[in-house]
Amino acid sequence: MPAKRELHNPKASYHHGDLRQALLDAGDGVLQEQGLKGFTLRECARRAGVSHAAPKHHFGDVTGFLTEIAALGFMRLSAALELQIAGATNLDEEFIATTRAYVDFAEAHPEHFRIMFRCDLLDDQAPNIRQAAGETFRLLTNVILRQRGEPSLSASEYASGGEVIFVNVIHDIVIGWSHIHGLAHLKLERQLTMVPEDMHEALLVKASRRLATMLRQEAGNT
Amino acid sequence: MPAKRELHNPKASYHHGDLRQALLDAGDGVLQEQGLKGFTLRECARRAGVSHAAPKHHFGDVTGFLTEIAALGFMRLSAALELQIAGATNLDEEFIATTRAYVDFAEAHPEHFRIMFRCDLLDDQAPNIRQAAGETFRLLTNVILRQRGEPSLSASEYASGGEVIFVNVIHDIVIGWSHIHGLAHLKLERQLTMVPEDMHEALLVKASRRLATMLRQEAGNT
DNA sequence: GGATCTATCTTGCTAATGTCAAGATAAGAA
DNA sequence: TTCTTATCTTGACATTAGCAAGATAGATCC
Repeated sequence: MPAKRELHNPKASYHHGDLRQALLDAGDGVLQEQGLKGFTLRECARRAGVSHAAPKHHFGDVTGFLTEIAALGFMRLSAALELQIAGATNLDEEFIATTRAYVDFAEAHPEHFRIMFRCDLLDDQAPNIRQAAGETFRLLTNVILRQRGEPSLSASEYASGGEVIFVNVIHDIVIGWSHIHGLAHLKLERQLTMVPEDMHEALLVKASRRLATMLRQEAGNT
Repeated sequence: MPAKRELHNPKASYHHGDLRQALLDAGDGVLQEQGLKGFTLRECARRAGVSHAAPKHHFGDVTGFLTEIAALGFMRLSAALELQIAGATNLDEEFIATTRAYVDFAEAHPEHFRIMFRCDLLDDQAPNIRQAAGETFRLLTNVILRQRGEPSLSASEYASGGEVIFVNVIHDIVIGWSHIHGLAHLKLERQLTMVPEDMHEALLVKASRRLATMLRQEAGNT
């Protein structure tokens, strides 16, 4: 809630108080209700009760706005992943729960998910989204590392010198993330319709368990 | 080439001859040069040398146009996959080449690839795109089936009763496609930047070989 | 307290878009 | 030839992003 003003009759107040957050909330609502098609700066401004050019001062242009929305999406995804990871009691369960959390996030926030992975719509070099996406990737990396029996990386370890570990396991990390992300994306974009909807959960479990089993095995030659 | 008219001076001819194809070609060009942002019906009409409302008669609205573009994308992807599959001489090579073809397609035609998997922009129930996407999926399915030593499905077998086979192997099919698609999508959307660009090819080979090895193994319990 | 500064927000404008409706043109059928 | 139909144009409307110039008010300094 804005600390200063809740409503905004045309003459309620010139200065909103927390317009930035109000616009982000409005953007969330528009995305959920109308999707990316209905998502316009002007519509968000209308919902926040301000004039059409007000967002400019806070986000620059639509790219800046979407970048912010996407960064928030990564933070939420990280939170969802952390929750599921923390609740797992064995390696199989952890990998399956991670996959499920990722897939569920895509289903629950389809438009956010799409925006998060549309680098042509974003300024994907902006510090906030790089940081947020990096944290998501760190969580997923740690899931894979644990499958392999290797120590997890703290945020600072990851930020500083994770590459040292990466070179030996990067292919497994990529296998794991590709599996999780590919499944989520294909499901979201309705490419798995040959499988009845009520079998999707079982499919996710079976596929993820099989992959986790593989990740725990040593890679063969080369 | 339009059979009837090549140019379109303002008074060249009222009836274009093959405007539908000319618009699709124009759309291809716009997507390649300016991306989805610059892709507008009016711009495509300009390139084809017709008035701004001409596309309506052929595609209805922008959704219909994009659906057509996406269907063509699936056909091209299928062609690229078939080419690589035909050239492979062993199972490892076939799976790796399939992955590479899919990833290369996404890199070579990023905007087409994005549109193909944006069901919110398309009429994904239209027969032409369903057929085209189905053929791509059939090719990928067969790649997996061969890894498992099972017979491939012809187009007619796939169309009629592929489900009979699916129930036993669907999880491996989904694992395979998720791997290929996830890798392509993450790479396209610049989520693999922690890996130096010149290592991407080696990464693709190593990851795909590892996955193919797994696909050839019998799944364990459950 | 009062003057000034600066961030914030509004108003008004331009160029562009998708879509619609009505009309013009041509190609083929009758 | 005349009628019919598919194809394309013209003109209009509502909407958008982005810019520029101005209005407002909170903060800072004297």
